[in-house]
Amino acid sequence: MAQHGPRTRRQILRAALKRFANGGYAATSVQQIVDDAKVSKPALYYYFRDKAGLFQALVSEAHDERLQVVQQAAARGRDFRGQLVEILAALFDYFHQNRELTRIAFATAFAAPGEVPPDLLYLDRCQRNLEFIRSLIKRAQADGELGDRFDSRDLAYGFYGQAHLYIAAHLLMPDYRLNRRAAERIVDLFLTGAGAKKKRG
Amino acid sequence: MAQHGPRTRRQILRAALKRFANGGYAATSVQQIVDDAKVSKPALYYYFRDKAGLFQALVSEAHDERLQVVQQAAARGRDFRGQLVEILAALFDYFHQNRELTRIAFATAFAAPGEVPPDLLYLDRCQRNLEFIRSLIKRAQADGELGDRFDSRDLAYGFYGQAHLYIAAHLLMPDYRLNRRAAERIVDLFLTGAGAKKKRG
DNA sequence: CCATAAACCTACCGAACGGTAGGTAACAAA
DNA sequence: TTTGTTACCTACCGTTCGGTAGGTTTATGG
Repeated sequence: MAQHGPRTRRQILRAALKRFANGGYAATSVQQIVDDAKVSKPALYYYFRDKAGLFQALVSEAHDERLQVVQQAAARGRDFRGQLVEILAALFDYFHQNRELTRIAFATAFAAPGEVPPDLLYLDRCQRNLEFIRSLIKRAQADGELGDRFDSRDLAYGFYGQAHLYIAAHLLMPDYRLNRRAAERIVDLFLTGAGAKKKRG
Repeated sequence: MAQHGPRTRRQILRAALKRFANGGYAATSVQQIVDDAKVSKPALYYYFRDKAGLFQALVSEAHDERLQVVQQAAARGRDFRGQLVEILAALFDYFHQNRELTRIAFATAFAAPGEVPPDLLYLDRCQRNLEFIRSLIKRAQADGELGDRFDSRDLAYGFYGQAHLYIAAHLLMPDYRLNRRAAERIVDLFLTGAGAKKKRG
């Protein structure tokens, strides 16, 4: 039995993904994971240092993958609006195909500090994503594609916030479709505003 | 010792608030809470049916309070923009003064289903808040204060999404100030858009 | 054919968990 | 003075937790 090592590891990761996504970190026991993966507990501890190590392996992978998805999507966009649409559509598609990983990413981002194994990388990686968006915005402002009425930080927050509330809503209400048309609507709302008829001042 | 009942109950709730906010539900033990509150474990089980009951009492209270804050703020606004600014400023102020409750509210909203005691009221109450915002938007559209280029649902999501990302950011980075000026900036960004100079089509 | 290492296994550990049995002190009503 | 109720207490229950000690099987290199 010394040949199917990586397969066992993948089975453990897959079972852990399902359990952590549906039960959270603290409420999921190692026993449940190894039962699902049909391996023994020492098999898990052979591949991962401890429960926290298993979890971190899972989350790190998810964050890196997400950043890659965003960057590749941005590269596909011709102009600024196109970039935003591509990013949003890619994120929607990614999250649609990786619901459980998404669930974990959100849960850890908003979880209480002590709930999840302490790892400063989470915040770093979230901020790196935001900074990437912001850099796109700065460039668009420099190129004149985007006005400079608003600070690039506010704009990045605004866009990213809208995007993630939609994704969160998709988590809570799976029937709400997040496709390319939705992405275009959201980008336009962000770029041109809700459409207020001025009435004050 | 048959007179200071309510005080004990409050002490338990206060200790539970701190613990649940910093450690999450599953990772917080009943023992920690009663130690902090300087009461015995049966005292806790005298006032609350079980651990889940204690948690639900805490969260229900938080959600109701938040809805009240939003509704009162909306009543203060003269026009639509004023309503949005009041709502946002009130939310920022509330969250600033109730960081721990906020932390719990976010964590439960985004938590895995099995992490937190099952209670369908969470989703209901979140949606009720969103529906209230949407009703304001619908009215503004009917009154002509707001264009009808976008669906009221999209607008409600957009506005609420921006608001909550700021609040989430405030949780993660406490030094980022959320005051009335920030509220006005965010509302204007929502209403008039990022300011795209059209370049395509 | 044997030694070594990888890849696990069964069986179990001490600690911590949520929750409770059973008793008690303090006041209220009778 | 008794009785009942409220508001707890100490001590402990059975279960489950994360983690490990120590043995076993399988492939491989010499």
